[in-house]
Formats: sequence, structure tokens, C-alpha cells
Amino acid sequence: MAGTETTTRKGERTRALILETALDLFRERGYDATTMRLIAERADVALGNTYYYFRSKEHLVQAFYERVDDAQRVETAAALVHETDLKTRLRIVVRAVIEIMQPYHRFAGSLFRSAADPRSPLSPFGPESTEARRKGIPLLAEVVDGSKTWVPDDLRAELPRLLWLYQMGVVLFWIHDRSPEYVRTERLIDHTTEIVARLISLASLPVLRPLRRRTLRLLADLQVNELSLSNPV
Amino acid sequence: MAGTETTTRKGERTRALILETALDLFRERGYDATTMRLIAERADVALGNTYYYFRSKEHLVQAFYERVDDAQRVETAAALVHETDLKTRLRIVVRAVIEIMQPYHRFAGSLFRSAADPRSPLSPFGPESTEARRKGIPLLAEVVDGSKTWVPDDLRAELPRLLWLYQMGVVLFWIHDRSPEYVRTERLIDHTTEIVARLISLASLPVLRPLRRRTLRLLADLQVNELSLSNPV
DNA sequence: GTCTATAACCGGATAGAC
DNA sequence: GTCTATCCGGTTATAGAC
Repeated sequence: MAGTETTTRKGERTRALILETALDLFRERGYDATTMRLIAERADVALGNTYYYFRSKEHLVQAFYERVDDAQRVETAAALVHETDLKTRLRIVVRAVIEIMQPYHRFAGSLFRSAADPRSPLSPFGPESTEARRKGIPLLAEVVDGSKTWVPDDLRAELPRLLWLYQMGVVLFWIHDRSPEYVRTERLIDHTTEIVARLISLASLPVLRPLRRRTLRLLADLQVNELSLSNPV
Repeated sequence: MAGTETTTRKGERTRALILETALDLFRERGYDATTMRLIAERADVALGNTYYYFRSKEHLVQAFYERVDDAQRVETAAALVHETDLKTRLRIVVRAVIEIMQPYHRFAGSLFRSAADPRSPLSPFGPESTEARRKGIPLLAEVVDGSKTWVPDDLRAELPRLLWLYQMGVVLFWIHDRSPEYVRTERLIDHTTEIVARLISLASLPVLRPLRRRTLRLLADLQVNELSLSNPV
């Protein structure tokens, strides 16, 4: 038993080493220029060994996603405790993702490549990443719940998913942003968080009620099906 | 000169042959399973020759985009002539894209892979596809202009781009849609065209004016920069 | 169970001869 | 314009060492 533990620990160290090396290389040279052979060489392991721990190059990217997600939760926790303004809360969270990914900007581009393919295990919409969504969406729920803005119940139920989508949109924009220090993305975040927050407030207005109902009905409609697809019992 | 013409013509024939073969194969077996070697073999040309006409496998996809775009314009022209309802006009156009792409559903997934990568020449947001946008967006402008809905001038200027984005969103949804006969996408289109049309009507309401102004200002802001990036003089 | 070494397969891409 | 030969890198397979 001590033996297994030791080997397991060694295995974990090796796994971590490979991942660290891969992320370094991704950061330095992007996705394509980082060959599996290079990762193995730099980590001082055999090529076959990297495949022992990561079934494919894309699985290394999964690990990257998880990193970002964890970091986002950790790094926003403190700031969210004392903030009650919805717009500000949203901005804190969205800015955090961008800041965390910043060193990997180039890499993130090629990365989203696989993300857009529904048959890729890395697609954020596919069943394989149900867990990633499960981990990511609650943070957006917390953004809403911790704010002083009043949100009608029916909307509150769907809002986290919507905000998660919004966040994905911002990331997609940032990936294409070539402006110095990503000022365009900054601007986008500042304006859109304001717009989103206002929209949420306005949503309870009587004039907008039919629109809101219709939108929510659509979402519920689509959601049911998505869940039954993603979570076959 | 007759000589050049002949060779040119022959070149065009070969090019068309390769493209046709490639699209057939894409339709039959998807992107990955269609190897460049297979295309060459089936088209009865040498592997190197396909690279003579299409710099990369991805460039074959460019050709696919153009096909879809052209077909969309042709196939909606008649229906648009007599229709003045904004919602219906929008639905006609969006449905057309989906219908045209239908045989290529599997293929379209892997296709959007490259589309999401900003450094890929296929990214619909990148400078390389400025032309694709130039060709695609006017149809959405026509959707608005030909409708009886009154649209304030400031909004009218930005609307085509927004609707184009909306259309891209629908396509993205469809790509991930695994429901039989894509009923979920059908539903999405029916509901969202309604929602979009209502939003456009509501946009002129006084309550929504600040929101609209702010949104348009953001768009204009970002647009200026995008154009200066995409079209360096 | 963890790891090395090595060879091989496959497919996208390129070079250079004809 | 077209071909053959070759490179390169993701991935797989094997055989064996600790």
C-alpha cells in the first residue's frame, strides 16, 4: 500500500510536470508550434509517456480550462464579498477571466478552434464539458444572487446560463482583439456590463413583459432538451 | 493568347473538379475523414496538384462559404420581393442559410473549428474575410430596408451588422443541434425572429432610448477600430 | 502501475523535376 | 500545370525495464 502510494505520487508529479511544461510552451509559442515531441523533450520524459497521462494534445487543453475556471473563482471571491452592485459584480467576474487568460492570448485563439467543434471533446457546449459548465455557471448565479438588484423569479432561474453565454461572448471578442493592452475588450466589458445590468432592471417593466415571457419560454424550451441530451440517466 | 486561354480554361476545369470532389467528400464523410490524398485520388489528380489550386485544406472551405453565400442570395430573392413583414423577411433569410447548409451539417461542425481561430484565414471576423462580410451583410440590410417597420436612422446604420451576427449565432446553434430534423433550430428561429423584430420596434420607445444610445455608441466605437484594422489604407 | 525507447502509421504540407 | 518524393508532427504500437 505504501508502494502504491509512492508510485501514485510519482505519477502525479510526472503528470503535473508534463502539464506545466505544456502550458509553458503553449504560452511561449502557441498551440501548433508546441509539438508533443517538444513537450516530452523539455519535460524529460518519453513521448509515449505524455500520451500515457494525456490521451491527446487536446486533453492538455482541458486541463487549461480547469485552471482558468478555478483561478476565476479564487481570484474574485474576496472582491465579491463586499460588492452589491450588479454591474460591478459582473465586471469583476468577467474581467477576471480575461486577466487570467491574458498570458495565453495567442494560445487561446487556436484553442477555441477545437472549442467550436461540437464533436470535439473540448466543445464547451458538448456533453463532455457538462462538468465545466456545472462548475462555471454557479459563479454567474452568485453574481446575481449577491447583488441588490431585484430580479423576477422566472428570469432569475435562467439568468446564470445567459450570463455565462455573455461571458463566453466576451472571451471570443477578446480572442480577436488585437488592440494594445486589449483596450477594446476593456471598453466592451465596461459598456456591456452596464447594458446588461440595465436590461435586467428593465426586464421587470410592464412594457417588456411579453418580450421577457417569450424569451424565457424559448430558453426553457431549449433547455429541457439540452439537459436531456447532456445528462442521459 | 489562345494558348493561355486554353491552359487557363483547363486550369479552371481542374480547379472546379477538385472543389466538386472535395465538397462531395466533405458531405459524405465530414472534414477529418476527407484526406487531401483521397480528394486527389478521387479527382484523378496528383496530391501536389490539389495544393497547386488550394493552398491548404482550409482554403477549400473558403470556397464552401462563398457557395453558401451566393445560394442564400439567389434562393431568397424571389420570396423577399413581395414580403414586407420584418419578422418574416428575417426568417426567410435565416432559414435559407440553414437549409442550404443542411447536407453539410456534420461537416459544418468541424468547419467552424477554423472559423473560431482568429489567425486562421477562415475566421469570419478576421481581415481575410472582410470580403465575405461585405458580401453577406448587405442581404441583412435589404431585409430591414424592404420591411415596413420604421427604424430610427441611428439604429438602421448598425442593424445589418447586428443581424448578421445574429445569423451567425443561429448557425452556431444549428451546428450543435442534434434534434431530429433540427426542430430545435426551427423553434429557435421562429421565436428569435419574433423577439428580434419586437426589440427593433420597441427600440424607438422613450424608456429604451438611453439603452439604445449607449448600445449604438458602443457599436460605433468598436466599429471604427475594426474597420481601421481590417482595411489599412 | 509507471516509464523508456524506438519504430511505424497516417495525413497535411512542400520542393523540385518534368 | 502536373507529378513524385519527402518532410513533419500527431498518434499508435511494441517490448521491455523498474
